[in-house]
Amino acid sequence: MAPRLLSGTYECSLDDRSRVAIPARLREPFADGTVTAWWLDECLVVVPRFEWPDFIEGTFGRMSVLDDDQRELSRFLLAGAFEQEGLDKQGRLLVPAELREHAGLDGKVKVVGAGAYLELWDPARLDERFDRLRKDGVAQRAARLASRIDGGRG
Amino acid sequence: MAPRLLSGTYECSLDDRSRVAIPARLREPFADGTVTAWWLDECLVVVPRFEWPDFIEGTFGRMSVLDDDQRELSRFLLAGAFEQEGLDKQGRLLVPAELREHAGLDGKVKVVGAGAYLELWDPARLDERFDRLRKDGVAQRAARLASRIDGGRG
DNA sequence: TGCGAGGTGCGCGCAGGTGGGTAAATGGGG
DNA sequence: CCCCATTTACCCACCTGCGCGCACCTCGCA
Repeated sequence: MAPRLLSGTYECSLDDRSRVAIPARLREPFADGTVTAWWLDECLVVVPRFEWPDFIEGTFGRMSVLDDDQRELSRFLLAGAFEQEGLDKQGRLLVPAELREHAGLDGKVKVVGAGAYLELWDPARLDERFDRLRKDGVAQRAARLASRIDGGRG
Repeated sequence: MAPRLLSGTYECSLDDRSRVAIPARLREPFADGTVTAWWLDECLVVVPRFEWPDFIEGTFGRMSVLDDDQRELSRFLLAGAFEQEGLDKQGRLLVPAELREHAGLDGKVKVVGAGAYLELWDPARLDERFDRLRKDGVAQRAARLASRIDGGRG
C-alpha cells in the first residue's frame, strides 16, 4: 500500500507561548511524538518521532564521522533537531526559539504537507517562492526535470 | 477493462461557501474521495483519492529530496493538494481558498472531463485558451504533435 | 402537465482552534 | 538546606465558523 501522503497548505498561528496548532487532518502520524528540525531550506520540518532516524539515513545515507563534510552536515542536522514526546491535547507543537529564528517564524505560520513529513514556513517566504516558480512556468520546469530524470534512467 | 474516460464541459456554480456541485454524470469515480490540487496550468485538477499517488509518480517520476529543483517542484505539487474523504450527499466538492485564488475561480466554474480526472477552470480563461487554439488552427497543432509522436517512436 | 432527478440556499451542530488558569519543575537566593 | 519566584508544560472550556444535509425549487423529459 502507498504510504500516507501528507499534503495541503494551512495557515496557522504561532501564539505568544510559541505553540502551533497542527491542523487536525494532519495530526495522526504525530501522535507518538515529533522531531522538529531545521532543514535544507529556510523552513522547519516536522517528522514523526520514530521515523526520524530512517528519514536522515534514507536521505543522506549513512554518514561517516571521518569525512569532514559529512561530519559537519550531520552535526548541523542533529543540533537543530528537537524531539518531543507528543503533541498536547489540543494538537499543538512547541517551536524552540532557535528554530523559530532559523525559519523567521513570527505570528503566522504556513503548515505544508510534504509527503512523509510537514514543513513550517513564514507565509511571505513561501508565497515568494511559489510566485517565482509560477512565473518561471511550472510546466517548463517540470518538463526539464522530467527529461533529466528520464535521461538518468537505465 | 477500459478505464473510465471522463469528458465534456459543464458550467457549474461555486456557492458562497466555496463548494462546487460536480455534475451527476461525472461523480461516480469520486465517491471514495478526491484530491483537489493546483496544477501546471492556471486551473485545478480533481483526481480520485486513491489514484493520486500514482498520478503524481506516473507524471513526474520519483523525485529526490536532495535535488533543489525536484524538492521545490514536489513541494509545490503537494502544497496545493487537498484530500477529501468524499463528496457530500449532494455531490459537492470543497475548494480551499488558496486553490480558488490560484485558478481565479469566483462564482462560475467550468468543470472539464479530462480522461482519468477533472479540471476546474475560470470560464473566461478557458474560453480564451480555446479561442487561441482555434485561431492557431487546431489541425496544424494536432499535426505538429502527431509528427513529434511518430518521430519519437522506435 | 405531471413526475423525477439534479442543483441551490440556508439553518444547525459540532469539530477544531484559541486563550487562559493551574500545577509541576527548576533555579537562585537567603 | 529550605523557601520562594519564575518559567514551562498541561489541560479545561468557551466560542467561532466550517461543513453536513435537509428541503425547496427548477428544469428536463415523458
